[in-house]
Amino acid sequence: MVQRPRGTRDFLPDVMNRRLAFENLLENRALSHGFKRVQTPIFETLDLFTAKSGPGVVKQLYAFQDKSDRALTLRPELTAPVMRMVSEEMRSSPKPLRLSYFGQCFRYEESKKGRYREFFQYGAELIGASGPLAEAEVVALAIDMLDACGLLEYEVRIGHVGVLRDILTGLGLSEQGEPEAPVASAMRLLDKGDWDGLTELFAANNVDSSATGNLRRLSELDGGIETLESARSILSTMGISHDSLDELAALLTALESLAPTPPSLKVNLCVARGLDYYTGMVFEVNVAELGGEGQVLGGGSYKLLHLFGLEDLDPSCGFGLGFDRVLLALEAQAERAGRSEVVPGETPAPRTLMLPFKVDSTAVLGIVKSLRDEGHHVELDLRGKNIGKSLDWASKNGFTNVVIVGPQDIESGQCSVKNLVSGDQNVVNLDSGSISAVL
RNA sequence: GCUGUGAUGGUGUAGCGGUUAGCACGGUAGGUUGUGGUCCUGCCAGCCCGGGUUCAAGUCCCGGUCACGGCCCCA
Repeated sequence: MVQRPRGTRDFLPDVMNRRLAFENLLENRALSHGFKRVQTPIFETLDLFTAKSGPGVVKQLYAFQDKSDRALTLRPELTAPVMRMVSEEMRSSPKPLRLSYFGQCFRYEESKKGRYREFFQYGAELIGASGPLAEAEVVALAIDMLDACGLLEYEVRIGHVGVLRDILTGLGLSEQGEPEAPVASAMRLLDKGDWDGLTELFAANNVDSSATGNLRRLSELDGGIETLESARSILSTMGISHDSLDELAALLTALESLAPTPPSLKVNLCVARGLDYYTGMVFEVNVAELGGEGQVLGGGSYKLLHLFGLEDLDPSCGFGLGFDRVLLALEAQAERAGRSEVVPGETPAPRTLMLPFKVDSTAVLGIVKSLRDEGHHVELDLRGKNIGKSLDWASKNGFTNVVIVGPQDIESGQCSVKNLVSGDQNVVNLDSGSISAVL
């Protein structure tokens, strides 16, 4: 038996219906915030991603040579391709750009629930504007999307890598180094809360270990915008600038007006996002019930366009939304709540079966076309069974109405329109207008 | 990269060395030549793959594949 490759999925009609509803919902929110959809190729040259993330990423890529020995790869994410597209084709477009995208990405890693080798990302990038207001616009779109799809109990964590970076370089840690800069190592350890690891790192780099106390107090701040006051006093005792905190405060204030209030929003100055190209605000969203793979969205302000000779547009701000994971969370929450509709608006439109019975089907084809043109969802019966079986079949297959046209109907110029949900039946003239009126 | 659990028709399952591999749902054809969701009958369809142990393997052993978990990672 031929099987699907590991980590890939087929989407059957019912699932696809839900995914389309979800995508449309996200698309509508993006448009309402002025973000316009773009699309880039499924594969790109390999160096696009090694330039962004270093040579180490290759082992996680579906990389290959084409027939002319070009080094290519299936895309593992969409931010770099969009940046490439902007540098290649949108240099002279008026800025700022608000772009959104949706598509599959590929990573060669172990597949699990919520983690596939082919997965789908919806994202948005705001290019050519920076600062707290631009960041607030991006975060507001992210929260608006999650709110619109009905997700519950998610936690938004917002931080600013500038704070930690200022502290760590102030302590004398270097931003250069192989295989990983000490500053980056320290941020990763702080993100994980690995204090032993951090103490070791400080010792290895001759950093005064007393700094860990202040870092710990900083990491233990728990709450929203009000925790910034405590953060300020900690930074003051360390002699670190308040600039990053001021930016964060402005962003959070703007966000309160721009976005729906999320179930939980926490300032977390240790969010590092595992990425060294983030330069300012960073944020991520987690859903606890997904367990280990619970991050459903992540983004922030980053510098990437300098890689394409567009340093004047840095930094940009954006986020990626894990389409599959949000859907999993919505499905879990819908099941827990006993709700049949998982994605708002996924319930399909009513469907009608045109059932010619012992008559030549060609007599009703024109009516089928007219009903479709009027916007009804109509299927022509192709089985040719008796009425009992046909109604049974129609009912099992989710039709709401059946138009029955038999020999007597043709003679009298009428037909029966039966509603399968209520059982009501109407005899109307055999024309699309009359039928349409009772559907 | 490390590690744990599992795999029987399309779906959900029973079988725990010898059975024509059972059941339910499903699909399909009828019972019913103009009225469904009930009922009855026939049919369709399965032991993940490859080795091994054994007189005999769905069942035991080894390897692979796939799925689901826990670490690592997550651009």
